[in-house]
Amino acid sequence: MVSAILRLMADTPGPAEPSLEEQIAAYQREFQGLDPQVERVVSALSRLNRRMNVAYGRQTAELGISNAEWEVLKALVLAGEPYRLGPGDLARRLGLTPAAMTHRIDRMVAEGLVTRERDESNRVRVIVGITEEGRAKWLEGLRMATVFEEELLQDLSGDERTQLGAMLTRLLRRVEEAQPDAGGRLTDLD
Amino acid sequence: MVSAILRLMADTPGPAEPSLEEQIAAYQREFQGLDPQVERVVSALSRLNRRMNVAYGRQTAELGISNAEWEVLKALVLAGEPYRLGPGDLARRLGLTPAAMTHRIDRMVAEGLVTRERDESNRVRVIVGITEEGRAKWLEGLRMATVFEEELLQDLSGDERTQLGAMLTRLLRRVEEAQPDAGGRLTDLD
DNA sequence: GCTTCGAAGTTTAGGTCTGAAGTCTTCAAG
DNA sequence: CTTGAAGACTTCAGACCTAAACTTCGAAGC
Repeated sequence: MVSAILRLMADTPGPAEPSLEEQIAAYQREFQGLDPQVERVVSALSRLNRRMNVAYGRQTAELGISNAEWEVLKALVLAGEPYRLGPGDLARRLGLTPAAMTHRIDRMVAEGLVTRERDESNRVRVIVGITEEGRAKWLEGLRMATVFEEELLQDLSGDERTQLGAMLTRLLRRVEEAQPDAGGRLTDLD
Repeated sequence: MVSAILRLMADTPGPAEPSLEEQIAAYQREFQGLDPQVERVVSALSRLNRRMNVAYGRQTAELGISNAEWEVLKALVLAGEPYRLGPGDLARRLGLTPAAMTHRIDRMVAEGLVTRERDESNRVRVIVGITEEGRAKWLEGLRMATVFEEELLQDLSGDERTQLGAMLTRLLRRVEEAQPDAGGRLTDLD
């Protein structure tokens, strides 16, 4: 209860986001029967993700592109040879609507990151390919990301990293079973 | 009449999102020198978060509100007595701009989830409070979330949950040090 | 060959967010 | 007083997304 007194006395400081532990304490106060163990895992996951996306956003901004655009480049590269996909396929991989994909491709073509052409053998289809510049920006973004990610995990030993990866994979498998439909209408990096 | 046969033939193996392991393999192929251990942790984190947000979104949709609105209710409840905050404070806690907060509060007032009044002692300030209905929806949303979260973690033993929480907390601390400024311009739950 | 259906993209209308430019209130100094 | 500066919120313009209507092409049935 010291904090209450201190807070009364130091009333002016800018009210920031509560810390993870403060938030868990508040949850306990407002809702008995909440497992703090579970809450810590879930809230930490969410906060971590927010911070990671902020970091990625700053990095891609240095390249003059957005996270969203980097995601498109990544999907094209990871698709492998010949590094071309249709808008519909891209939309499914990124978890957004075909309409959004159309707009995004518009912008990226204008910026010289990708190309758009009609499929000659089936003129309804469109093919999106990556340009040299797009590929270069993808690579540079990836380089920056790996530096950040290594820094993020630097406190964890090799064994711990393995354990963490295994546990997260288990959780992921469980939600994927519960959500067989391609869930993912949210902008996010991975 | 023919629909049964048509459905059997209509295989439509629509190209979906690559699995986590496929993605890691593709990364290795396109960029030597990437640590698969690190990549697995980071990608699993991101995918998990996406799935969790989809799940939360479905739950809040059942209540007739959005994730974003539920977040506001949560911030008000977790603030504690008297469950009132200014728009600026709310915006800082949720990680969005004051402009967005104004709009969000507009909608929520119209829906009867929160109240908005001017502070009599300082007429520049505005005070947002939670209504009975808002509080009820927060509680119901939390109940649904805890069921989902318990299900998500059901494969992990108590020890594993503790370990996982501890490791994630360590990662979080590290990014928070690297990003001392309140990072968080992204919609997300926690 | 024509017609109809379905698939792939695009267009349009509307919602929510950001960043920048107001508006209004308070406070301190002249 | 009154004037200027700072703070809190709102308004405005622009970006990007979703849902739904539309356009076009290709394929199957008659």
